Amino acid sequence: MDTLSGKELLQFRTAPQLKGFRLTRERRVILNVLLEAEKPLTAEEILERLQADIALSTVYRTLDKLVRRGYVQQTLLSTDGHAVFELTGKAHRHYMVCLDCHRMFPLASCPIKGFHDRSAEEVDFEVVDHSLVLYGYCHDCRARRKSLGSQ
Amino acid sequence: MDTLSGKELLQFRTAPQLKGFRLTRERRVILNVLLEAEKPLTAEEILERLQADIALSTVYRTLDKLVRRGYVQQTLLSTDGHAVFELTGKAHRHYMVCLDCHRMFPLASCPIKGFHDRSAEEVDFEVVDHSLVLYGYCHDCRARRKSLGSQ
DNA sequence: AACTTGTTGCAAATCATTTGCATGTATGGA
DNA sequence: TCCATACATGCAAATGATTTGCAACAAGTT
Repeated sequence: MDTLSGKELLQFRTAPQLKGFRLTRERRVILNVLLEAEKPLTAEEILERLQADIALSTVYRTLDKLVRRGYVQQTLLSTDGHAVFELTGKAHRHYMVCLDCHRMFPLASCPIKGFHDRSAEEVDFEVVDHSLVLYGYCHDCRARRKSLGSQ
Repeated sequence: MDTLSGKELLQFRTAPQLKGFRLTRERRVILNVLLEAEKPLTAEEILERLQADIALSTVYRTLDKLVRRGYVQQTLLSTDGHAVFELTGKAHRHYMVCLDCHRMFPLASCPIKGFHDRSAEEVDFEVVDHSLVLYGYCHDCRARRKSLGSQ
């Protein structure tokens, strides 16, 4: 169940963003899944990967807290309305999502990195995270559309 | 009800993205609301602004078609899970959303403008739109947090 | 004017996410 | 180490935006 190494546990305990965040068994397992994830996961997918018997509502509540603290990044996909989650700390990625087949293709780099907006300073807004999705058509679907015409 | 000028109607009829898109009375009214909108709207807000009696499901179905054609841009807000829509053609804006109070602050510019990613070329993905939201904490909420501590 | 095919309205269904409440437990202090 | 208490969990029910089935309609075509 709880496969966290001492080092990882320590990381959670000492992360400034997690101050006052109770490290329950459930939360450790969830954090572990996020640590090992190779891509952003939906709450449901996280639940499937847990080897423990945890309520889905607990997964949602935990993710909510982590997102509020900026420890986890949440991305909503307009193609299916699901939210996906990944650790903010991980090298984060953005995706191109095909409007037809809904497949996701990772971007090579983050266009937001190092970006500073005039307005942010003006209104004194502290950005802790961002969500970016590019929408369009993948190679395969464009080929298919070309031969069918659009409906 | 139908306040489209001949010019605007012509625009819809001739837009390449709308080829094969039947211009019904309902769709003209919906497009008109989008044209006149000063900010991204939810489906519900669009319905309220319609002076015609149109089913909410029709609004959704129309928006869906327009999004698929890249004529309308859809943004999902992770703070409340609602989708907002605006014409892709309009000068589009992105927002900073406060994780505490959920207020939206527009960005002065679009960080994606002119951005080209290596991967897009590699996988031959045609980007037609994008969705970007910056999350963080606004001035007011930061001040409030400082005095209360986080829970 | 008739046809064909996509569109609408309505109401019911979906389905991810949220919430109330009674029970359980992590964490700090004695 | 043990307690108290505030915060977490599980369960099941509620929510609420979005989707869908289906029969009646209508846009664009021939």
